[in-house]
Amino acid sequence: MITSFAGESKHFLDEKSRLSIPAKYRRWLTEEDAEYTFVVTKGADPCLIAYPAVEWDTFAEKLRNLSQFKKKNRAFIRTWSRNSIRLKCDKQGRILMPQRLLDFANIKKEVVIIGALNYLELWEQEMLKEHQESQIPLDDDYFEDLADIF
Amino acid sequence: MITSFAGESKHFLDEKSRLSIPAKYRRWLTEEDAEYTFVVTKGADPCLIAYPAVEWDTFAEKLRNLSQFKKKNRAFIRTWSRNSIRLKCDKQGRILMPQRLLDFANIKKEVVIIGALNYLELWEQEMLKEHQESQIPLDDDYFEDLADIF
DNA sequence: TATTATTGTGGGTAGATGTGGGGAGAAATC
DNA sequence: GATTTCTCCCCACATCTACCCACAATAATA
Repeated sequence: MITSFAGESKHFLDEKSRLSIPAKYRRWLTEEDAEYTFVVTKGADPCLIAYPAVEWDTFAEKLRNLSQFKKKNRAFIRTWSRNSIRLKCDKQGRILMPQRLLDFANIKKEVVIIGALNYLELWEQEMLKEHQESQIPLDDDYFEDLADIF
Repeated sequence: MITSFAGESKHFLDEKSRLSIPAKYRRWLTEEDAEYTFVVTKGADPCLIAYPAVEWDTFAEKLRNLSQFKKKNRAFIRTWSRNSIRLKCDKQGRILMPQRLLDFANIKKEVVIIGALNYLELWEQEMLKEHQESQIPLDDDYFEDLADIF
């Protein structure tokens, strides 16, 4: 069983657009992926998602089962793939963030890194705040549904 | 089966924000988790909750199965995990408390540690007192409902 | 009560971690 | 092929973490 990511911390992009991945998350990678590689992609919410490469590969494997004969499937796979990029940490544990992705999440210098189970979310602080505030609170129905699972 | 936590005791944060976990609770950890690791998170009440890491991991493992294509699932996972942090006891049995969490529970120096079944509650003394006083007393209806379970 | 063992608290310090920047080599462009 | 841009190594260093040791406080035992 892989230990789940948890926690939140604030980091800074340096002049070269490098982002330091907290050591605790890097360490959890080593068990399954000695390469310290993440796949960073645009999130469904206005943030970036960094999957450990093995997690992303698992997901990609599932996507293969989508039929190529459906136009929407092709569109989804295309969008998903082109927005994903495989990034390896340098010897100091940093990844070099492409400008295109930074722009998407509106990230300038400050980055809030949230450990969310089997992936990391990268947020610009203000975007996160706005997103959380505009979020419709989870209602009783949601938790009723959850209760069916747990 | 893990022995349940029980009891209450008062401890102090030191200058380095370290909190000594009572030996009796630490001991109960060893059975299942030789790492002496807790996951500390914000409570529903204005206190902090410390789960033995194995307890938290079991729940986290279930959460992983929630589909990320549902916005509410993402929101729930985000809120759940950003407030949680994995903390390992040092060789003297202390954990280093992040300021962010201390602020949430209004903890300065004194901490009341309450052992509650499979988790610990960490309270600032005055907050606990206020909370208990403002608490609506448990009524007969509540116990009637409980009777359905026991 | 006296003695011993365990636990809780304080603080110094080596090593780990995060951040910045120079520069060699690779890759892209002209 | 020459020039520019980019990537990633290296080193530097400030900060943080978690070890170690010391010893006080408490509990357990004779």
